[in-house]
Amino acid sequence: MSAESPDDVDADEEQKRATTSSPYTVQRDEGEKHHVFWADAVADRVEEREPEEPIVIKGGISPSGVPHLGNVNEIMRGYFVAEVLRERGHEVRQVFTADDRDPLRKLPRTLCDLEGNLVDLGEVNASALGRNLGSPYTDIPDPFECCDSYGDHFSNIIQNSADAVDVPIELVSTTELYETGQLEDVTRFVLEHQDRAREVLSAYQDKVDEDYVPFNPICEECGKVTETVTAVDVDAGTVDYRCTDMEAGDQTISGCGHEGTATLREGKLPWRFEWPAQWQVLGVDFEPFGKDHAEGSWPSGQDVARNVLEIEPPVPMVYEWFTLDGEPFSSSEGNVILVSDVLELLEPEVLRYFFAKDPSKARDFSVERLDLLVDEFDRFEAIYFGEVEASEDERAFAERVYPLVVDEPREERIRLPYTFAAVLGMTDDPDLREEIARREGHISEDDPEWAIEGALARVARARNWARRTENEFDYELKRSEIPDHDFDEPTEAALADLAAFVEEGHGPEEIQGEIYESAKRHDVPVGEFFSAGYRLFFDESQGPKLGPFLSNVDREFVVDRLRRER
RNA sequence: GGGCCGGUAGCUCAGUUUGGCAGAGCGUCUGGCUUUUAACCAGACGGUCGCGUGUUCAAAUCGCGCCCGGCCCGCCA
Repeated sequence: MSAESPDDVDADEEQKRATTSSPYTVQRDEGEKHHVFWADAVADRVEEREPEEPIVIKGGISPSGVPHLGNVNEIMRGYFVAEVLRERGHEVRQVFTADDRDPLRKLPRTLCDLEGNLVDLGEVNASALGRNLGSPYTDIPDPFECCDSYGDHFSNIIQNSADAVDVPIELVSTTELYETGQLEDVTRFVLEHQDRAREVLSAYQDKVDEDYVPFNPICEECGKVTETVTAVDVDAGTVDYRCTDMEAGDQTISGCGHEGTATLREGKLPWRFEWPAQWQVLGVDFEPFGKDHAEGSWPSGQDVARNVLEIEPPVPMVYEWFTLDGEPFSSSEGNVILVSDVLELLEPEVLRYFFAKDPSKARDFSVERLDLLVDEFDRFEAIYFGEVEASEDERAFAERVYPLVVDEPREERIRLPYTFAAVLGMTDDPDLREEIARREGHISEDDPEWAIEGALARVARARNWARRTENEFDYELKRSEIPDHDFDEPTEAALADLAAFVEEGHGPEEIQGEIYESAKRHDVPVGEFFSAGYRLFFDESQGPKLGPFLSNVDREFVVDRLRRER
């Protein structure tokens, strides 16, 4: 480098630019056909590679702990590209690596069971985990004792998440790729070309020196992934190692000092090599990844692929991270939500829609304002069916993307507005929910049964949302038992008036009016009288618009309750 | 400090690749409905498109400089 003239440097730069693909610009490829959907632009790029069938799309994460909604990017982003390519007549495999030979580097403060319930580290056998710091996830016993290993436990949850959003993935265990020898040839190749490997990687990592060996054996004595290789015998397919201390963040995981020999199946490649090795072994044509990889492992990864492994790296795509209610995901801070949690709050298609949006934009997944997202989806859907006015852009996006977001577009479906569904959730009587929805005109006589069922399923979800956020819809009609109350005489008299009025049979607005009238008649401040009503029906001082609500609940109960008789 | 991505109405977001009147939903306000109580309908209000500058007949869109937020530039993944 030092002997080169400036011209040569420029030529080098030129060369590098020509062969280096930016993972950012894929969504809007200059000079190419403009697409309304980013996955179409990515699919163009994949097709340009003239890939062999089946086309392989990969994602992957380290099953290190609670797999939260952010990890779903790895699944859904790839899925949309896979679907677009399938539409175009290609055979596509979507594989997903659980990078489960990675060592446990620090104790997670929070874990979760297979149902997705968060569990504090203190509630499981933490010391057993502590002893396994530095060991591959697949060699650590499952703290919940329900799966074969720690790695399997969290891999299972990832698989469940993919199932829940109805994305077919082939989950591949990286440990298995090593153990079955599928990564053995590429591992040997890397060790055979250690000099090249060092040279390439040293451009990205300062620590890579003469002694660096791109292989980390697992200590046969203590089971930890070690970093000190003392000799390599490529022909025999073994390395000698000494089990030394490993730096992990701010702490040190101590090695046992054992000296031994490991085969190429008994260890792992460092990530910067493992990733490109996976591309080669699995034949990966496209892989999305988070922005943390964009300036680190992606540049080195494509360099390793081309100049060490001599393969063409996959089409890349960066996705922005999103936040949860404005804060970064953090299981230790409790700011975490799992796919299973989200699906208790909204339909899978709404979640799929969220991931169909532009990956280059950082977004907030706001549970507090989940109604906005659901409204947005409902509108998106209505635009697809031509039910509402929309701009050209919105229409084009909906027409292209909606069929990829829902399984089976059905025009007769019914969507209750999310906040209205939350109001219906104030009663747990399914018949009453349906009746109110009918009266309010959301369900009509000739609607098919499946559509009604689907509509009312949202009520349960909106109810969960109200309960989880404790928002203004979090009221529960106290039907079985009358709440404690203490009213003065004028209030009781006004309630008696109101009961008599309701008994006569009146509409929602009339009842609303009578609430004012009866309060005035007995000199009860209107606000206080409303509070009395909310106390009787919800055991709260506030609540939904009372007249319409009461008019929709069965009359006998309302009258009896106003008279404090049940 | 260097590289990269993002910044559009109170909130959530389209629009930027290909320059052509600044958009939607939600919220707010007003009215529909005599009098604070949240579901429905109609209307209105709401913007230095992060800031500055250049190019252009014309800039949210293109160039340059800057500000703010995030990621990377140690290790690990």
